[in-house]
Amino acid sequence: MAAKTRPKSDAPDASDRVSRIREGVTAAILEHRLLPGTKLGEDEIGEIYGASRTLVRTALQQLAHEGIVNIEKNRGAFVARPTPADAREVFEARRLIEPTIIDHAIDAVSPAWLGRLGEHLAEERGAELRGDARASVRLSGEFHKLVAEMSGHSIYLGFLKELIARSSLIILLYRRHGTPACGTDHHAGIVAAIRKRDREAARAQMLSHLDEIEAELSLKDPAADELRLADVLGA
Amino acid sequence: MAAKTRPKSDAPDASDRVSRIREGVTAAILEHRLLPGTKLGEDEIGEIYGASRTLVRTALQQLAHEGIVNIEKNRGAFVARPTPADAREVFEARRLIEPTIIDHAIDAVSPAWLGRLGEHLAEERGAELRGDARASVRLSGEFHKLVAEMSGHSIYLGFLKELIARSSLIILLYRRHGTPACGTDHHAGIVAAIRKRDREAARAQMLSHLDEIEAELSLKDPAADELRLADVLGA
DNA sequence: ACAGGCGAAACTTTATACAATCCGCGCCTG
DNA sequence: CAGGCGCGGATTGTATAAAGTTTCGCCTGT
Repeated sequence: MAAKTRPKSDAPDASDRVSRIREGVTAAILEHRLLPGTKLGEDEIGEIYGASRTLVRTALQQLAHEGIVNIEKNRGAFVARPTPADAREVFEARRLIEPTIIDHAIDAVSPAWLGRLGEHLAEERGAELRGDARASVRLSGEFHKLVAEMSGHSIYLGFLKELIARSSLIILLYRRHGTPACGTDHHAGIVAAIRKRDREAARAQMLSHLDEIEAELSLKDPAADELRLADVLGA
Repeated sequence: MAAKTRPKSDAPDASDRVSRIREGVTAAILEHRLLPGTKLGEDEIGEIYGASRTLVRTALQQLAHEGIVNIEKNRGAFVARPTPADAREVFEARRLIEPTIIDHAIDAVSPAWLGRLGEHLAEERGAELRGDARASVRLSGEFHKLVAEMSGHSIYLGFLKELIARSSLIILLYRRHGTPACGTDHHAGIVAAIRKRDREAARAQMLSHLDEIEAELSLKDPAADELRLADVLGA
């Protein structure tokens, strides 16, 4: 009777109110509707979702563990504000993990998966065409998660979810120019390589995709609006 | 016992009681005092640590997020029971991440770090010599965490903590023969390579170390015994 | 006028009480 | 005698209330 716990603990449990709160806030962050540093008051969120603070609190704790929310003792929860050092770490980790994920995904390639990938690309293009920046940002991240799901490697998937969420905050904070469509074309190229089962091409394209995203960031100084004294003073 | 311990005059780590519970349970799992499948009742743990269910619950939720505890709705929390598939995923992830961590650790090599590594090796040897299997298991995992701390890469450190904790459960469940001291000699070899700043040797030794650990596993179902919490957590 | 301190309000944190759910056991029934 | 039904105990999920901490405004003293 080794654990058959997989089907329950995963996403589809939408009846769970904690999950609904968590996913709602996560979506807001991933779509750049919630900016880094925003205070997430328990009463406030509870009011929105019609839940008591107890549930809101557990949701916020989960988000804190995922690294997209900071909980400061006796002060409350805030949308995380990754530092440039964090950003470099996140992208380094992605460059390490995602090529491996691609490799596993190619092992699992099937008409059904290719169909889902194609659908997703279409959604991305649609959002881009109608200029829906929020949907574009969200779908761009979901593409990477979709490939991770395809790989069937649940640990990599968990890690990547965390990295994607943080990447979204990082891009919001440090992107140089306006949104140059975080690479729908790149995604299409990656899918093409997956379809051809060309591992080397897929891995190379994923790497250059990540490099390009990171290259669009200016990781010199934290957000221009406010410098943290603690960083400057080395405390 | 809920002694009225004053928060102020107590030890510094007593300020966060949730952490104390989490670390206590984690240590018990890492030292193989808590077996997979063991039920972790909220009242039971709360009694042991003198905390109310609220705090116990948040600690258990954090542990669930780390993958070493399963929470089943309306049923309670149990020590996780990784499947053979989980085991393969964990070790694959470790083989991917740990060589990279070693690389970063070599960048950060310094007398202070070498001192800590040497100290740790001495502790491991001491535990092994006096036949303290529990301490050996714990220290063996902490060695890998120490290298990750040394790398200064906080994301890798977080990932690795999770992988180490799960590895401990996996080794307990699937190890073939008695404890062959999970490689204190290997650790010494890795430290030597780090000291010489020999990246290739360090990475190779880390890889073969992980391979050897995994080779000692037989990935079939274990026999689950049940254990009394109070005996094992004697706080 | 300004620095410093007192005090109230708002918030988080913790504890406790209540409701919902599940499991086990005994009884009834076919 | 076997199998299903229902009740009781126990445990978890949720909400609410009490306690502690921080923050901000106001007031006073220099």
